[in-house]
Amino acid sequence: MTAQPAPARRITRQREAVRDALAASDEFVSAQSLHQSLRAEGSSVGLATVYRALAALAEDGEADALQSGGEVLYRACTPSHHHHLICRRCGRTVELEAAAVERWAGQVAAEHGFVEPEHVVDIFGLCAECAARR
Amino acid sequence: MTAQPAPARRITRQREAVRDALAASDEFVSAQSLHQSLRAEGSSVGLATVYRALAALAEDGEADALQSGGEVLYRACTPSHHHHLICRRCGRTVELEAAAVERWAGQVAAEHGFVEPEHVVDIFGLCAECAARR
DNA sequence: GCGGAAATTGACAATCGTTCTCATCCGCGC
DNA sequence: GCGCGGATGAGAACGATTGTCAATTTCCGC
Repeated sequence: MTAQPAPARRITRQREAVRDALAASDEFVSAQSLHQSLRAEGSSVGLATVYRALAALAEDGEADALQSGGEVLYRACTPSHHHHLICRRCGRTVELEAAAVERWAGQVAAEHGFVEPEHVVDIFGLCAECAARR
Repeated sequence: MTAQPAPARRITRQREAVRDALAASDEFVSAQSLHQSLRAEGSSVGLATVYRALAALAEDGEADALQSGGEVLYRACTPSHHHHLICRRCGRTVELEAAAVERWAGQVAAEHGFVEPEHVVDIFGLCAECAARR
């Protein structure tokens, strides 16, 4: 296998705190702001640790990550593959299933001789509320 | 209108150099590497200027930008809306048309009450050559 | 062809998100 | 309870990008 030596992940107070904080928000948040939230509610967690915990969650498929405005945002997510519809104003996010898109991506990749296709599919827009508030 | 005072874009040796250098490459490149290429071939262009030129090109729709590995990559592109199929190994890129995906994105956004939808759709994989070279 | 207002440039400092270092701490299997 | 190796945290280090500002260059009308 190409599997790494399996880092053997441990359960610590800090990691649980990060996981909980992430689960408590239903929108994408940055490592920085998550760190501040934790600090604000008394949890003493180092910034570096928040980064490491988020990276670990993303790697384990427990969180989605996306780059926006020069920083990486995270959000707790369902384990199955999916995409997002995100309000670019308030950050509200809807998870999307899109079998048709999956199929299309795989097919297009194959047509051009590409293998091991992965894809990034996200839709940004203004949610109804934010649009009304104009 | 909410239109800005229109900065009135000018044609300069540096901007042309950046545009040419970008057009000379058929894969995504970073501002940093583009700057080095220009320097290597004798063009004296400041790094900040390369950043500004690339940002201007992207804004004018003459270049596509995508974030990868903490940096922003640029590539000259056709003026019409399109997506990409990118080799994650060598960077070779294929531009894709995908009317069906456009329609899907607009429809899904509408279903959830979102307006002004924009979407990011890119496929990463290993091109035939890179896959064979294993 | 000239003059001048305004955009542009470039060298460098400043930001800012993220990663690294390393000594200390602690989860977990025995 | 003991000990190994992963985890933590404070701060330094890093690297991409942006801001600053005086000097330069473009382009407009005349």
